[in-house]
Amino acid sequence: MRKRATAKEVAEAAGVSKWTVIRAFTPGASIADASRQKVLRAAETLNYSPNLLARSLATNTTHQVAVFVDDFANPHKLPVLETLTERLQAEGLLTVLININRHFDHVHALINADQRQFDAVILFGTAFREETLGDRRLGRGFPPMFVLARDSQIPGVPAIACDAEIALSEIVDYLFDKGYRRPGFMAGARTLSTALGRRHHYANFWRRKGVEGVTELAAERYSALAGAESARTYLNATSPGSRIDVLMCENDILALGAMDVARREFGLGVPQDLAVVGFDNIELGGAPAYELTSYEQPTDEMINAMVAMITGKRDAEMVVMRGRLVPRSSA
Amino acid sequence: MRKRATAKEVAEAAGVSKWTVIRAFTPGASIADASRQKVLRAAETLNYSPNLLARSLATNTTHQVAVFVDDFANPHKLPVLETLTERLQAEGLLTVLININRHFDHVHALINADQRQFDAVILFGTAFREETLGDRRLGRGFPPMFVLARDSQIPGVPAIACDAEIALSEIVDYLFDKGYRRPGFMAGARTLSTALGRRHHYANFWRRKGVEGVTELAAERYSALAGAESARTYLNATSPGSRIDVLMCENDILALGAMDVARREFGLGVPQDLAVVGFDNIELGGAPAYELTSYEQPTDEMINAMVAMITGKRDAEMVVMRGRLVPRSSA
DNA sequence: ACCCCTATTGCACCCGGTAGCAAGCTCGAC
DNA sequence: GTCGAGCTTGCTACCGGGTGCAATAGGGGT
Repeated sequence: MRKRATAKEVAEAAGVSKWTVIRAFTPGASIADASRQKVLRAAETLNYSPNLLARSLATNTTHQVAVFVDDFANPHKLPVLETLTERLQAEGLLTVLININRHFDHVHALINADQRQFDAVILFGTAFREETLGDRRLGRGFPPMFVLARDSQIPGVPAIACDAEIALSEIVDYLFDKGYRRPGFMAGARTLSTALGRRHHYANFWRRKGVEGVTELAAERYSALAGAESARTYLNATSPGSRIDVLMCENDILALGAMDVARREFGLGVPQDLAVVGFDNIELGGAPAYELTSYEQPTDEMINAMVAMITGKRDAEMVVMRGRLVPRSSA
Repeated sequence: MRKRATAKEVAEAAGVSKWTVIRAFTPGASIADASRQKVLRAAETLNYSPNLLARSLATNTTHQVAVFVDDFANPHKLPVLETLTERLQAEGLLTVLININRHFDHVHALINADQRQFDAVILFGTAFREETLGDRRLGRGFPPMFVLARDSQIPGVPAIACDAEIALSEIVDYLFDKGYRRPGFMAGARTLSTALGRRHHYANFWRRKGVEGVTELAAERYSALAGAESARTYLNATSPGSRIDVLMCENDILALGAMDVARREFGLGVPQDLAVVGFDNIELGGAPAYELTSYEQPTDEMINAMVAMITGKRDAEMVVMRGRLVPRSSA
């Protein structure tokens, strides 16, 4: 397996210096048309194209952005990743997808991101403890970080998220108008839950409506199975008369799991016996089999804003955007 | 924003040469314990860690692997990406997720992968024309390519896939035993369809059972909506008596869309009036609302095999693995 | 005290580009 | 024919580390 051709080789073939070769590949560089043609012909036959690694080293920009993800169970990630990669690629940036798990935690990944000189690091809805980002090994020269789709108050780490307060206010208004009065809330993994702030606002807005005490269900993880398990536990432990009449789940995946259990295992009608609401508006929730009422984050706008910050077209600062309630028959 | 510390700076701080610093960070290098300690202490205070970009340039390995994906509508991609990133990271390799779309096609992405010196390129179920990979600009020094989860006969580009022939034979056996005799097949995007070979084998095995003529439905893309649309068109165009009794869809997503339409819009019972089979065994298919009969690819084994090839622990060669039928109530 | 062996350290050169300066060349104006 | 402006081109220095060899130092044996 032969190695790639280098600028020097092309230079020899074209009978010019390597700097002239490089100019031929630098848009806007000062080079005579004749020599550019000569170089391009030589490059063509030698099959040359510039080595971006070397360029990155010299220019100190890699045009690569790291995206941390720790929750692959939520199908919502996929369309967002699609938009994100597409928008980044449109700006000439590639996406390095980093799986945060117990073998490869945030600190590990951040140090790696630092060593690889990524142009930016995006924490896409990952559950991290705030101290982590304060690690003293980060700092000077560390790539700018952004938190996408969750809240974060860390100075210097702007969060781009959906306004949870408005969202929950809209949801509670909607549910209250529909006549529900015994609300429940299913939260996922504890660390992230607080960061999302959904539970907090949910309880608050019910209180303002004069409804005290939101019943809390807890799911181990953010997955349909965990949602199902949590709902099963709750329904088994309560008698039909004493149950909540509407269950808001921290995301759609939990909601779908809960809905399946309510309908199939307990024979409950949705929404007559138990209404269900989710969050994220995943494609599946809209399927006729579920018709899940949900709340859609303005992911495209969020991504656009963040990419603009990464490319420097916009000042990096915290942004909260307004989402949209998607009422369907489940509540 | 100060720049990162370099080996030279650490060297000055520790009173040694930069090569000694580098040795302190090179496992197995010949260095006295005393100087290593000195260096590590200096590195600690200066907050130094090696620049992997520079290292990559010098060693000619980036420890980055590109993964091409062009179909973000299929939720099946997500768990596979999870496993893939995790396995690669366990080997010290990061994953560059490249979104192949009409603004950024295979050729574009391949040239980019070449310029960035990735250690390998994985075409994860993407629809490409074989000629593309024969582009003469690729070749010498180009990172090794692998095709994951689809078939490919390109010399030098090993495919790691599920054995479609065995899979379809198992599926047809199962359906035949269940008594179905009027099979239909819904294919997705034309380019990929042929590569998957599912339609071909499906028709073949029915023929061997003495059943000629598989009714073909075509979906525009691989998405639930496209599957729904295709099923709707077919059901509208046929009278109840003349319809197929089992519909095999090229993947689960199409199947779920088709199932929704059959049940909700045409009031058909599944499987009584129309049985449905998918492929991939996505999590949602197992939900009580669908109970979709499907076929599971041995994705973990496929990934393990591929990663072993990438790391050189195993010879790169085409591999087909046997999957597993997952019978549920939809057929 | 001397010699030799080996662990350790320093060095020149290289990876493949980029930046900015200065020399060389071309061409038009006078 | 001469001169200077401006376009071209080459060169030095540098990005931050890696490789292989040569030089040095320390220790053991005698």
